[in-house]
Amino acid sequence: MKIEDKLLKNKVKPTAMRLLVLRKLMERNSAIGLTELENLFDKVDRTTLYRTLKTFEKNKLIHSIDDGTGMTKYALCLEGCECNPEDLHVHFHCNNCKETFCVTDTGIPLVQLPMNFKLEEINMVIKGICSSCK
Amino acid sequence: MKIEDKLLKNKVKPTAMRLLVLRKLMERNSAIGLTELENLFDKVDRTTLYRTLKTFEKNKLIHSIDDGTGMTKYALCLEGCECNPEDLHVHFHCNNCKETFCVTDTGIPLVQLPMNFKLEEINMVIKGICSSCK
DNA sequence: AAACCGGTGCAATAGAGTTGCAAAGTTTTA
DNA sequence: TAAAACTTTGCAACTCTATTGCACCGGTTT
Ligand SMILES: [Mn+2]
Ligand SMILES: [Mn+2]
Ligand SMILES: [Zn+2]
Ligand SMILES: [Zn+2]
Repeated sequence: MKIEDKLLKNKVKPTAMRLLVLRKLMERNSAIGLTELENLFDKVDRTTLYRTLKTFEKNKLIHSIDDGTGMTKYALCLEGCECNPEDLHVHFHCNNCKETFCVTDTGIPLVQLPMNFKLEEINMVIKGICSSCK
Repeated sequence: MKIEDKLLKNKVKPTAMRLLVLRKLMERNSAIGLTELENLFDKVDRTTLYRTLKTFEKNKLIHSIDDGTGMTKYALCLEGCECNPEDLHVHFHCNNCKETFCVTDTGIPLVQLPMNFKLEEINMVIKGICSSCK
């Protein structure tokens, strides 16, 4: 699918900046943080990138990931993702290359909570060594 | 066990400050953040508390928790905890009262990782409504 | 008594995230 | 087509947590 169409499909007006950012995101197979994204460009404004990511997130183009590094990461949503609980998945953070990946092929396992605790969301991050660093 | 003995057992010199802090931690059933801890006292220095917590953590008296709120929380380790992978457990964060709890009665479930990914640690945080807020 | 040392207090800094505001660009309306 | 209205972008300022440097203090060892 063309990049522009992807934006339109999610009701995001395809500005020049947004096309550039979405392209960068699509070129990756790992999640990316704001500062990292900023460094992929020669000269962009951090705030604009920040707001671009927020817009993408609001429109379910990407989801944010808290991998425990202190920097929020973002990764493309899968086709048709609504960011509902059932779309949640595990994330993997490589302690060597520091990349963070979505592990979408298997869901998050259930956990027995204490009596009268009600689950709403889960964040599960596994750290270790990725296949490229093995 | 007396508070002082608990410190000694973990090779932490029992200063006045440390006794105070450990007492506060033991009075709680939920994890606590630095700023929160600071507010439990009339007048203490934040840095001292910070270093006290770091010392406790290094000596396996407490473990730190990244519950995704942006503030590192700390909770007492169970008797004999060595903070090894097998001591890891799920944490629960209540979206209503904002308290974070250790869920120590059940381990973290296993997850099937992609080929050649090696697991080293896991952080699993469940958010929802706790029993007190139900 | 002097040197030593861990612990404490205060000030300063780092780094990520976020907001306010005005300029620039687009779209809608008259 | 020109004005009005709305959206996007750029810059500066600010918040908040974590962290560090350094001097001081009190107890212990030489
Ligand atoms: Mn993901
Ligand atoms: Mn815990
Ligand atoms: Zn790696
Ligand atoms: Zn609660």
